[in-house]
Amino acid sequence: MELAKTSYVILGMLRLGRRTGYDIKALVDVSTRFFWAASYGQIYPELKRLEDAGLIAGEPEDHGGRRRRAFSLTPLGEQALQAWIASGGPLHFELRHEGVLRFFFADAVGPAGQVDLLRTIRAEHERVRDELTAIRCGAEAAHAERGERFPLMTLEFGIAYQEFIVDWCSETEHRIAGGS
Amino acid sequence: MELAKTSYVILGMLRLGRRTGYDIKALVDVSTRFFWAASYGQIYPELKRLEDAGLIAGEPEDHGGRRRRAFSLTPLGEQALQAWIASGGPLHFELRHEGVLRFFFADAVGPAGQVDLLRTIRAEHERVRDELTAIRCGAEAAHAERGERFPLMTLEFGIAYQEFIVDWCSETEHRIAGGS
DNA sequence: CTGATCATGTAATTCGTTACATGATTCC
DNA sequence: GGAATCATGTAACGAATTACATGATCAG
Repeated sequence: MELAKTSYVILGMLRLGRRTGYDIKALVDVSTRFFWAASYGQIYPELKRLEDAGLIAGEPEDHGGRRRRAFSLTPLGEQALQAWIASGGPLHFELRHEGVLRFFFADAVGPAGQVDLLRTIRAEHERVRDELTAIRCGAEAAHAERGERFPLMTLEFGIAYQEFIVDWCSETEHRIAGGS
Repeated sequence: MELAKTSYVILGMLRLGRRTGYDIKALVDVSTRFFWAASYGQIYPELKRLEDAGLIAGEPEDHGGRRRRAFSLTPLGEQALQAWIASGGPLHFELRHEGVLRFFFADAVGPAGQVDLLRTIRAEHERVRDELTAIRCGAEAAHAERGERFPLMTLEFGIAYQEFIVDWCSETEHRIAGGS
């Protein structure tokens, strides 16, 4: 039984404790979103499938009088998660970057347009970098409290990744504006 | 009339001269593929749409007795391409990186599995880096012959991008293997 | 003559987002 | 009382890939 990659997002999020679909979506939006997004339209149907497959177990909860279904990993689910992380094989990698695409064709416009484009790209990555930096304190707290190291390391990678692109934009802006 | 991003790949590729759908696909596969992929299933229907919209013009050609339809940009198409490159506004950016996703959840496995994972990620990015490096001479030739600067600059960015991730993997491997 | 490449397309499927519908509860 | 948040889902749509079908020509 082959699982979609997004299933593992759910399994991974449940490993740390009981969560509802809503919780998972909220967690994704402040963590994996930057390299693996997921929407309600995927999460809820996927929860059903994972439950049918016996990888997670859901139980109705009473959370302040509010009805909800929280899920947790079964031993089978934990096993599937670990097997996926440790398994070799090709890793799905996909990038869609409209800024770089425009840049690739930027011979079609003048230097002013080229520099404008780079500034627009840079602004976007600065925004994401700042967004990630804002999340950092939360990740550090989670690290200190529960001992997870990898979410924080991943966040630091993400910040460095955004910074790398920002720096490349700056350098290239100067190169082009400098007439060489 | 809103065009899909992939339409601009076609417009951009046609800007340099007459091309068939087959040509465009081949060009994409050695250039924009790394940040904006496209398949026949998109290209051929899109060529039809762009022709209907008057942005490109297709004429039957006899290329060594082989029947084919080569397209070229109309003034309207050139205009649309330039407007897109220079227009500000948010740029579609999307990354799906299974390696980083696994890494995010790697607290679930032991140090051996963690280092294995990083090595797998690194190997993939080294492979892409080498693939891009192999393309370089072709891009340099195109630069020298036709004066296009941006495809080569984009390629150099791509190589640096892959290298950035490779370096991060190496560092992190050492950090983890070193027990800190 | 045979396999590789050139060349054009379509159909089925997968993956994912967006928008909508619904309703309870909590905070101000 | 009203807005924000919690909570669960589905339907419609869109974007893109994969696989398939077809056939010509070119290089060895």
